[in-house]
Amino acid sequence: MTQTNQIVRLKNGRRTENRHQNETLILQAAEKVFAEAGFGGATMQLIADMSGLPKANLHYYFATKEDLYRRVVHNIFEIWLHAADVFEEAPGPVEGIGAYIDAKMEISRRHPAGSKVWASEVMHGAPVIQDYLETTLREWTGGRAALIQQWIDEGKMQPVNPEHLLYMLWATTQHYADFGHQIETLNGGKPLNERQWKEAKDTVKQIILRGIGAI
Amino acid sequence: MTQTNQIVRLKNGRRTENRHQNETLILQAAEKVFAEAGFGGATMQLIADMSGLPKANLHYYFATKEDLYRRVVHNIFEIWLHAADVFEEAPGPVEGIGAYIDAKMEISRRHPAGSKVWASEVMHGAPVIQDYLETTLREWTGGRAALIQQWIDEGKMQPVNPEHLLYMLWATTQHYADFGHQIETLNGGKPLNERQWKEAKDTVKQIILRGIGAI
DNA sequence: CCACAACCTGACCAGTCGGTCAATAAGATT
DNA sequence: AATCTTATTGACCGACTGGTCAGGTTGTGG
Repeated sequence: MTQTNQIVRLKNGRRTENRHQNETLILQAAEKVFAEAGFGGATMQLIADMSGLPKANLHYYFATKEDLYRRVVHNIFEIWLHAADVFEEAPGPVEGIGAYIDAKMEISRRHPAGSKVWASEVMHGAPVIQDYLETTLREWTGGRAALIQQWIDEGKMQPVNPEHLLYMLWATTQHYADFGHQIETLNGGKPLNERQWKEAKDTVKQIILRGIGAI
Repeated sequence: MTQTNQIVRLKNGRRTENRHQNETLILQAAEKVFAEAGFGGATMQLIADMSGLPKANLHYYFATKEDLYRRVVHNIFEIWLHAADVFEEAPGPVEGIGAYIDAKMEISRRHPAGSKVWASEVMHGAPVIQDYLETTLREWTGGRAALIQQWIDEGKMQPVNPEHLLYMLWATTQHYADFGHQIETLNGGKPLNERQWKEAKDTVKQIILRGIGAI
């Protein structure tokens, strides 16, 4: 697969490079627009303007608005999944959950638009990613819940419902992306600075890790 | 004011009663549609159909779509504010924060559409409620943060950043409304039952109250 | 250098949107 | 009963939407 791609890229380099570049450009613009306006409020013209390409060109790369949206949501989902690998390797909740909180907070900081698109999609009943929820996410959740239960059984933390703990982790970390505007307003209209982000991370980790009796 | 309203209602009872009834009907339908489709995705026709009134009638009671939306958001905001009165009267964090979590979880359960509309509004940069955020919510947050700081000073809980604690409370409780669909899917496609809601509440309260060293 | 395929885009279209309005009905006031 | 205000609604409109397409451009392989 990688080899095939490389061969193709060698054979007609300009073409594939340009295609990849344009797709990325469109996807980045789309993510922003979908996050700011929602699927219904977003327009192809707006995405076109933001990416600096004519609207018809968007339809050359992505057949429909929904196709484009689907790709945006899919990309986010991938980022989220891989960001949680820290969980498996950890010897216990302090390292595992601690690192997971750090990772998710970092995503909220660096990728707020993606988080908003995901939130919006789920809030509207997950019309295009329902299958992901029922397969990949369900498996992922089950696996992590089992690991948490194992930590409980090993006496590494107090007994708590693993699912609801996971929901707390998602809710708390994603809140800094999804409700970033509200937090910014309450912070005097200014985005959290380096020190405040660290304090946010530390507060969340402290409360949760102490809350589950891991520290 | 109340007297005036009563006099008016006495004078032309049918009129005001019918007006009030229709407005409520429209607002309820609008809340649902805005929650399910977002502001951009919602249509006046959809709201009209759901409320059983012709579209032109909606525009008789609410001049524009934005006016209607503004009223919906405003109503939600009022509910949220009053739901937090328990905070003030409490002698300490266990009662205050515990009751606040209970109240907010109950709102998430009984009023999920409202929570979603609020979330959507904030995620899109709060175009119509920015003034609320800057005035009422900022004051509210400042007051509660001061109260939490007082509890810390009195040794009733461990020192934590009060603002970030409040964000955690909002995030965690509202998650059960805003991401209700995701939770439902992970719960085998079924809404949380009575027992599961109680477990959710208890888990959240336990982790947070132990996390801040109040129990 | 030629032929072919991939790429680009201005102009266009049918459908839908929020909103208007004139005509009519119904309740309140005298 | 007459008059006036408020409420109701089908029909309509300009603006804008997602999407199409013909015709031109550009890169690529032979």
